[in-house]
Amino acid sequence: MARTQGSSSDITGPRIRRVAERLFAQAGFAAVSMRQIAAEVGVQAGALYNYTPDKQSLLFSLMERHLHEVLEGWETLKSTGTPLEQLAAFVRFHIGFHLERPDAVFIAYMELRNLTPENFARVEALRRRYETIPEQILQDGIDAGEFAVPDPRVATLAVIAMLNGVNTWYRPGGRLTLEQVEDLYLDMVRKALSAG
Amino acid sequence: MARTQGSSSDITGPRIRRVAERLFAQAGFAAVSMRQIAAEVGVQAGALYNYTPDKQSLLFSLMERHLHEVLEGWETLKSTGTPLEQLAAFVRFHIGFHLERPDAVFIAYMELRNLTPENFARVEALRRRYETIPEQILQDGIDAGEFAVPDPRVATLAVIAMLNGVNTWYRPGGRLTLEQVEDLYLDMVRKALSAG
DNA sequence: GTCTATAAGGTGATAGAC
DNA sequence: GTCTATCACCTTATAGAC
Repeated sequence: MARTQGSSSDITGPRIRRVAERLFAQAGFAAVSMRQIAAEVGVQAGALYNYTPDKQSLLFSLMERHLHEVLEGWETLKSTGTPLEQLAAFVRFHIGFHLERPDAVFIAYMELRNLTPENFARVEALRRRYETIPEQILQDGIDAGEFAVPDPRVATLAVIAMLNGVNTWYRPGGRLTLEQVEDLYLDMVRKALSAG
Repeated sequence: MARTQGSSSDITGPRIRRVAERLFAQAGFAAVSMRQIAAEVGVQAGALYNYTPDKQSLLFSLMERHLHEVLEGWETLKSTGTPLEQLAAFVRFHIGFHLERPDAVFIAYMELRNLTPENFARVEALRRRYETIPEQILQDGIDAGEFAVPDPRVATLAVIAMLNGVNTWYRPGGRLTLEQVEDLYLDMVRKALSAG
């Protein structure tokens, strides 16, 4: 019963976020003006400030939401099998989830330096929380004798870096299907972590 | 006999490049003004245009030089042993060279979108030339039966992405020496490419 | 080769009408 | 919630003196 007149805030807010995400990813946070965002949304620049206190907060909220979504995505999907099965689930989840959100992923990596120190710290905390997922799987696998790496922390970072690389080259409709890409990377990750 | 009076162009040019490289890496190309660069170099903004026709050319020349240096660096160092030995040499070269030039590496990755299409194509051509180095080593290793990967191109990209990741976390004086890091990554790369 | 001055235009953010 | 108008300032690049 609340709204008697169709408020466009339901639509303008999300539209601003989508447009900003696309433009920030394409040209970079610093290179995109509030006027540009407003123009693509279809409002005047001043109207944006009904939805964000400033440009910096808009960037931060895009990153924060993305990282929360990644964390929640894994929570709802994570398996409970052996370390090797969990590793497989994680590799497939990470590749698939990140390929579905190339702009958000790009921003979360490239625009860290445009965050205030405060916001940077909060984003980094979320990222580290995500990194503990594969790190724990690795550790469990080592404890179970399924994996053998001399430095689990470095191995975790190496695996994540490798998986993130998919976003730089994969395009749907190309030579490989998503499942084939997942298989290829899972194969390399499994071998890299194996006793060899 | 040419210069009778100490020209400062010998010093201002390189200084501009060094300052621009550092500032572009720290804040991003779009966020750094010519005035900022000039101020840190110790000249007025107008003087920069004696050394670069415009800001875009400055960015491009930084990237181009970096990529040429990487290619030349490998040329002078590459070994002629077995594929496994060549892989080891490449992994150590790549990690060491990139850790010595974090700003240039960062820019070469992050500022591609700020290049004109023409300049982008030239940078991409150089990058692809570099990628053929590990790709050829991989292919030789497969032919020799030392490596086994279903997709050499994807494996090459995966290896490069993994190695590039070092730059995001390694800091000299930390827990691990450069050689230890090289050993850790070489170990994972070798296993990832092995017959498993 | 460097300076000062300037052209021409874009920037984030705000005030107040509607 | 969106608009118009505006503030105070910054931007790249150039012209011409020295």
